[in-house]
Amino acid sequence: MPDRDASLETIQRELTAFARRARAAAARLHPELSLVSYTLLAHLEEQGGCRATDLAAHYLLDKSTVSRQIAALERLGLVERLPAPEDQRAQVLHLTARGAETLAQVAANRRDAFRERLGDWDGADLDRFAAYLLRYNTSARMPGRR
Amino acid sequence: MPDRDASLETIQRELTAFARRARAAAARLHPELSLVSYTLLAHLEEQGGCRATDLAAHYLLDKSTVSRQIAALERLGLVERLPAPEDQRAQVLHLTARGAETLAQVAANRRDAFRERLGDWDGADLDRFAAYLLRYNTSARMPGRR
DNA sequence: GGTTCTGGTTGTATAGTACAACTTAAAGAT
DNA sequence: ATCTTTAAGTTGTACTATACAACCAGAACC
Repeated sequence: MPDRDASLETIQRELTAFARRARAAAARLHPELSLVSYTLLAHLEEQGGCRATDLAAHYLLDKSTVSRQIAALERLGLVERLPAPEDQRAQVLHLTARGAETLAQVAANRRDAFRERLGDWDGADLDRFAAYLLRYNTSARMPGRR
Repeated sequence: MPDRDASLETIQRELTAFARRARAAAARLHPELSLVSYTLLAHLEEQGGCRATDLAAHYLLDKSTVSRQIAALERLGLVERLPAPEDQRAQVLHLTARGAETLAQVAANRRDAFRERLGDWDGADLDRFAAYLLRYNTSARMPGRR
C-alpha cells in the first residue's frame, strides 16, 4: 500500500544523489565550461538571446551571480551584449560564433556521454523517462516561485 | 525518427536543469542542513555508522572535504566519532541522538515537499519514474569510475 | 625494522553563490 | 510634469563546497 511512499522515497534519494554528483561529473566531462556556464549558454542558444534577468529568473540565480557568469563568458569571447531595443537599462545577451561553436562541442560531448550511459535503454523507456523528467521539472519550476 | 536523440536531449537538459536548482531548493527547504550534510547524515543513518573514507568514496568527494563536513557536523553536535575498534587511525562516525532527530526532521520536510510536488502523479507513474532514476544512477555510478 | 599504504587533518586556492548597496533608466502616481 | 517606486545590472563582501598537496600517525608487508 504505501507503494507511493516508497516511490517518493526513491525519487527523492536518487534525485539527491544525482544532484550531488552532477557538478563533478560535468567538470570531468568539460573542464572549460562549468555546468552553470554550459546551462546559460545553452539557454541563450535555445532562446536566441535573452536578458540577464531572464536567466536569473529561469535558473533561480541571483542577478549578481548571472552578471559575473556572463562577464566571464564575455571575457572568454563566448557571449556578446547588445543594447536592448526598447529598454535602455537592459542588454540582450547572445552567443558569439565562438560561443556557439564551443557550446556545440560541449553539447556533443555531453550527448555522447549520455548516449553511452543510456545506450542499453530501449526507445520507449527513454521517451518515458524524458517525459517524467520534464513533467517533474515543470511542476517544480512553476509553483514554489515568488 | 531520431526519437531516441530527442529523448536523450530532453533527459540531458532536464537532469542538468534539475541539478542546477537542487542546491538552492535544498537551502530553502532546510537552511540548517546543506545538501551535502544531509546526504552524509542520511548515509550514516542508513549504514549505521561508517568511516569518513567510506563517505568520500561513496560520494566521490575528497577526503579533506568530508573531513571538514564531518568536523562541522560534529561542532553542531549531530555526529560523533568513535575510535575504530580494529584500526587506531580510523574513526567510526555515527549520528548522535540529536543528529538522528535533526535528520528525521529534515527528511520529513523533504518528503513532504516531494509529496506535494508529486501529489498529482498517479502511483504507476511514480513507480516508473523511481525505477528509471534508480536505473540511471546505478548505471552512472558503476562504470565511469576509476 | 624499514618501506609502503591508508585514514585523517590542515593549508591554500578556486568556483559558485547570495545579499546588500549602488546606478541608471523605466513606469506609475499625483 | 515631477516625484516616487520599480526594474536591470554591477560591484563589494562574505560564505560554502570543493579540490589538491603536504603532512602525520598507525597498519601492513616484506
